[in-house]
Amino acid sequence: LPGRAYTEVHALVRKLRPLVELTSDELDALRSVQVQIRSLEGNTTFVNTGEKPTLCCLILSGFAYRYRILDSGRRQIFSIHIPGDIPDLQSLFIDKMDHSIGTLNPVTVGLIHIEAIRQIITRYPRIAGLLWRETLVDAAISRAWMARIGRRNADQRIAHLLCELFIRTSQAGLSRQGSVPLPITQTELADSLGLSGVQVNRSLRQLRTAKLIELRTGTLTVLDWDGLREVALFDETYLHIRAHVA
Amino acid sequence: LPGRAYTEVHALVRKLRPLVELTSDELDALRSVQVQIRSLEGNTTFVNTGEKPTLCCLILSGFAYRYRILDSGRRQIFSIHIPGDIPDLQSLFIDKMDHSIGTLNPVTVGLIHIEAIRQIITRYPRIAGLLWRETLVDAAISRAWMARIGRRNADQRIAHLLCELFIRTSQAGLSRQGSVPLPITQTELADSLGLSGVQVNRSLRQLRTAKLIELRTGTLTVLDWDGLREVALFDETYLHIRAHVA
DNA sequence: CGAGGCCTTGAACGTCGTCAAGTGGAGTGG
DNA sequence: CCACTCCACTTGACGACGTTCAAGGCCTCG
Repeated sequence: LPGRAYTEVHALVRKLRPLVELTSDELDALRSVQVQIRSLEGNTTFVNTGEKPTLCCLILSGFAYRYRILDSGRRQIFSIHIPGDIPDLQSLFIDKMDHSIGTLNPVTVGLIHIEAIRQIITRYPRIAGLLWRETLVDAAISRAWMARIGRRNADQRIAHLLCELFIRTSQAGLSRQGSVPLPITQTELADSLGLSGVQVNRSLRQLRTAKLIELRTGTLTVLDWDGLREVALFDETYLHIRAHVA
Repeated sequence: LPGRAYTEVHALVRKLRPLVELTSDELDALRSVQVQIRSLEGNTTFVNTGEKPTLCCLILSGFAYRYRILDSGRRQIFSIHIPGDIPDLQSLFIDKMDHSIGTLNPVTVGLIHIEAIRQIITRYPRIAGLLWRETLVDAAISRAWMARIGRRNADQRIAHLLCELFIRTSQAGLSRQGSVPLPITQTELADSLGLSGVQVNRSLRQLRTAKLIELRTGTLTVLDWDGLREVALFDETYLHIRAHVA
């Protein structure tokens, strides 16, 4: 696991900027943070349950996910992360990981020392607020995840998750003509949704034959957004998307 | 809905103190916050989806819960809150509620202006860190909630939730001889666990006849902690409990 | 050309949901 | 003090949705 290049935190700045107008002091502080770039293979766990991380990872490209293997041996996936996300920002204040983080496909991350972030948030309360907000939106997404698993049938669960991922990836600028990258297997979908792999397959077929979506070779194509949204009863309020400030 | 008494934020200070030694400046800041006490009846919603709150509530006594009614009409409960919790701390940085908050039984809350909290966290980064940490532990509990719903059968779900609530209420100093207050109906348990009320009833009977617990008149009694824990495959790491500093 | 993932599909089974009826306890009013 | 009401809890019967088991197909990569 190589990598040693130090660079600016462009991805992070690009994400925070629309929320608040950063002062030049704040920008300088963010840009002076040392970031170590690392390339990870697909289908690899790079943060383990029980660890006490000293680094945080900013996803620069690729998809990651948080999960935990229960004592029963079954896996639950808690969230899926796209470029611009910092899936383990919680390590700032919680020292022991209660879950693991892995990659869905090849991922490049920017590793940042937690201490460096701590210094910045101590000096720049507004940056602290922006990062805090990130963790709160993450929690809101978790609530939607719960409702999905708890109170929806198989078709609705899949449709709802696909709606969310389609919006989030589009928001991150990854969409092209109704298609977004989504390098996820049916087994991973199953472990996200509390279903069996077989059932995910059947429900996907439903959505496919209803001409709502296509999902092949790591790409999700939405053929009928309104139809998909209706199946899922999707309401994106919980994503707390703010219009980009010009 | 009366109430106008202003008082100190004892409950909050008591909770934060074990985590970090607060300076006298920090303590003074916390104690100077104006808190409006309000009494709420049981089974009442006091924060609604879609609102933009200007106040945060610190629970002083009683039990509250976060939930959302889905478009299908079904309810999903996301979390249960006990005295010392601030269930809507997210309002600090997220302006529109994506869920509602209600009471399980009569509750007294301390209402605090969000602006007041914002001023404190801007000036006192360590207090900001403590509150931030609260929201992160809340997120960790949400993840356990997901795994419960997604990858456990009915008996395990109930046992696991009861384990969590028993520990948390005990931690808050509410236990007496193996019993803790738990004023929750079977319907509310069902909406927490993604089950039907009938199934909750059956599974509770299982746990009762196995001599693991009793749950009557708002009180949970754990008769066989190890047995309950074993059914649930419970591991409390995710609660991130820190030993109290003397 | 062979191996290993991942996807696909069928059949049988089981857990849990739905429907329905009845019990019990607390609070209310005659 | 005793009906009466309301609500939570309880239990049985039945059916559905989703799981499990098993087998086969497809694609990619070595």
